[in-house]
Amino acid sequence: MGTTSNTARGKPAPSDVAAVSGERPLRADAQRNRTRILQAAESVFASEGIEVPVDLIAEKAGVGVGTLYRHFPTKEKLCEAILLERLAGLTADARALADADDPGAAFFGFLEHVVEEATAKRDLLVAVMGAGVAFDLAASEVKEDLRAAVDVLLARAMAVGAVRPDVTASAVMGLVSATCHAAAHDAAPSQDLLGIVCDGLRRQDHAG
Amino acid sequence: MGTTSNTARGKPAPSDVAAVSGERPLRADAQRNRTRILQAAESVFASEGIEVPVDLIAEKAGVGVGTLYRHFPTKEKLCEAILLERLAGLTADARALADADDPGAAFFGFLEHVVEEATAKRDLLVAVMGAGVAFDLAASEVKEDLRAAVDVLLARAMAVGAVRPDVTASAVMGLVSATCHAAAHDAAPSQDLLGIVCDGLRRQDHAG
DNA sequence: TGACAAACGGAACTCAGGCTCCGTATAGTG
DNA sequence: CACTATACGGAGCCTGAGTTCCGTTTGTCA
Repeated sequence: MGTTSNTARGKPAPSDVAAVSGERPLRADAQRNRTRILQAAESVFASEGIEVPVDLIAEKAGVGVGTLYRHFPTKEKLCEAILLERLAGLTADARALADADDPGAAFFGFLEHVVEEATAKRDLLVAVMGAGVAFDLAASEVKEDLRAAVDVLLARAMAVGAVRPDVTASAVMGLVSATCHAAAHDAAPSQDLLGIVCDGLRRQDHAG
Repeated sequence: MGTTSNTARGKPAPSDVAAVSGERPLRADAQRNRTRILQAAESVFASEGIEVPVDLIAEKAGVGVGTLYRHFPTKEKLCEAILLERLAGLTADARALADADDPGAAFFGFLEHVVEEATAKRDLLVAVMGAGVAFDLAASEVKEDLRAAVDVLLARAMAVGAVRPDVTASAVMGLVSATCHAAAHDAAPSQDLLGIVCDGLRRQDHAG
């Protein structure tokens, strides 16, 4: 899913935004290092959690800590950068589905997509969607964008009766985040958990 | 709910177990301090999260750090003590419902109970049921007991068709834990989220 | 009440992890 | 090729949190 949106994501240039928004053009090696750091951080955070020492990230990226800190003045900023990127990606994916033929499929498909993403890259998404940490500051706007995009999918899915009428986008995001969280630990395969949650989200026409 | 089980929990003497299992009878003030520490820790952990410095707990308990560490040789051990107590309490609650008249109500009522408990005492339960941290060691046995107790409720609820037949106790625990987690952050009221999850757990006889 | 073991308090130690500083290396330019 | 601004590396500083130590206090028992 989300083919259209892939332009907004992917490995090619995770630092596009920063590079463009920055004033001067950044020396070639600096640009390269920045990218390396982002990729390393993403990978390490994903496999070890946000707790890992910054030194490890620098090492994995093949740069010194000094370099890392020149690009991202704070560990928190580094996390933020990655998170924002990822959230933006999801938002794009959601928007790409906004006028899909089957609103129900679009909605549930998106949820599945999110869970897949988050399962692959443990912690991160979960942390944000659950608003776990303190990135709320800068992330809030982006997060709000995502919520809005989800809201569109949700509204359309409701309109065709694919989703019960009494849920909010926040609740959906919370549940999805929760699913990832549970799956990330042990519990059960994320697909199973999500399946249950999705059934709960559908129009409830069960007897009692 | 769980009135019968209340004997196994409650404020009166959170340190009973340890006091009994210990060899010598513990001097009166020591016993009192131990209790104070446990209560303080429970309260502080609940409101601030497990991250709080040990000093804070000692302060809130009105004892020195030294005293705290004499009773619990490690912060981790302190957490464990609280968690074990709480899990044991939940297990007792679950067992008390094992022969309830209405298995479906018992099962869903229990889930609601867990969410209430966890919402009140943020983080803690969530951390364990999700197996979040590293308490797995000592907690695993108790956790397994809980799982087993939940399994009984689940099996009975399935038997009467109140719950779909393809869920595991682990999945249930994961979902409940995750729901608490999501509710603890922002998302939506825990009751709303749990409601959705529970609908997902019910026999799914919806059309498509 | 006196004596002693048990328990206390909290200053200080240890260690880990975030972050800074500055001497060195190098991309970019004429 | 030389020259300079830009960027790099990583030793080391600093803070904060967990834990220990030891002189003082206190419960307990005769």
